[in-house]
Amino acid sequence: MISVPAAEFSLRTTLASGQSFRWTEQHGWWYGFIGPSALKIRQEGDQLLCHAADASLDANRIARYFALDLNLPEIISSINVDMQIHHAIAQYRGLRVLRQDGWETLASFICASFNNIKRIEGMIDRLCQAYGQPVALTPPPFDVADGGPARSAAPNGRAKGGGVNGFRGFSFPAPDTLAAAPERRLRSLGLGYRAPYLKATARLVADGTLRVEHLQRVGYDATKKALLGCDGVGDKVADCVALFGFEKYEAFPVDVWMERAMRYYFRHRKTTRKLIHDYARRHFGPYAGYAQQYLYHYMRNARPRAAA
DNA sequence: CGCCAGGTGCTGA
DNA sequence: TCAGCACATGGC
Repeated sequence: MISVPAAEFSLRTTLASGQSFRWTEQHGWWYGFIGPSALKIRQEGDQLLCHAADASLDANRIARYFALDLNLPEIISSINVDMQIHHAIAQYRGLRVLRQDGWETLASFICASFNNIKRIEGMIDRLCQAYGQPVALTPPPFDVADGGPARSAAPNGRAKGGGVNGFRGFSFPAPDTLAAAPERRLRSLGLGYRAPYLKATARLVADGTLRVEHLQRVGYDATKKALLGCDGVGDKVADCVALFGFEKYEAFPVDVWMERAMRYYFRHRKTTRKLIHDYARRHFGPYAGYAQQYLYHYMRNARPRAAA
């Protein structure tokens, strides 16, 4: 069991805020992956308690994934510049922007376009089952110990859909695997017209045309430009990938929820997504991406009916 | 059933 | 550069 200090942090809010698609909550534990490593984790006060199925997952990597090294109060005070964002922050304090795997984020948000979160999660789950690698979940503490309710053993070995408490341990598919997948098969997993986009982008990554590691080390403009060269990646998806996968905190993805949130600033002026994007980056500054994530979660949850 | 979803690519002005 | 349109699919 690994214990990680986590002040100014809400695990539940962070994992339920729509920036990641592979975490599931069962009986008080969150099951998911950090990079290639499966784990279950829960929060008690200012501590994260974690069981890893993989010895390479240590406290440092966990803290890094959840961005616990960043000074959240400082970030928040920098974006807390108007009443709407103020309400969002007040309600969801502790929300942090994850540092997810770049390739997984890119592939996931190609699937996310013009789609809803429930279906995105299903699509990615099926993608992992079909093309990922099974990950052992059986090191002692993972599925049994303290407080984790051990589920009755699967009836006959690897029952379909088996796993721990409904969590299926399959790694995210590698770029070359998806590049080699038949488009028909990807469509049969429910990807729809995104299937050829995903395949083409996987090819770019697999053959080295898009060097994902490199994007970690260059700035926002260069990252976004490179991402826009991928099939199925436009302004919004590129901003999501830059923000969630490559630590570009000035990125400000604009989707339908952000259009709704930004009516607050534009009143009845006519706007476009590009106008909203440029305005928001100036308005919120270098951590505009954090503001976006607070507003996104706020609009989707705190207001059953946003005024038109 | 009809509307909506973390939009993108293509086309024609 | 920008508006208008097709695109797959399932949740609600």
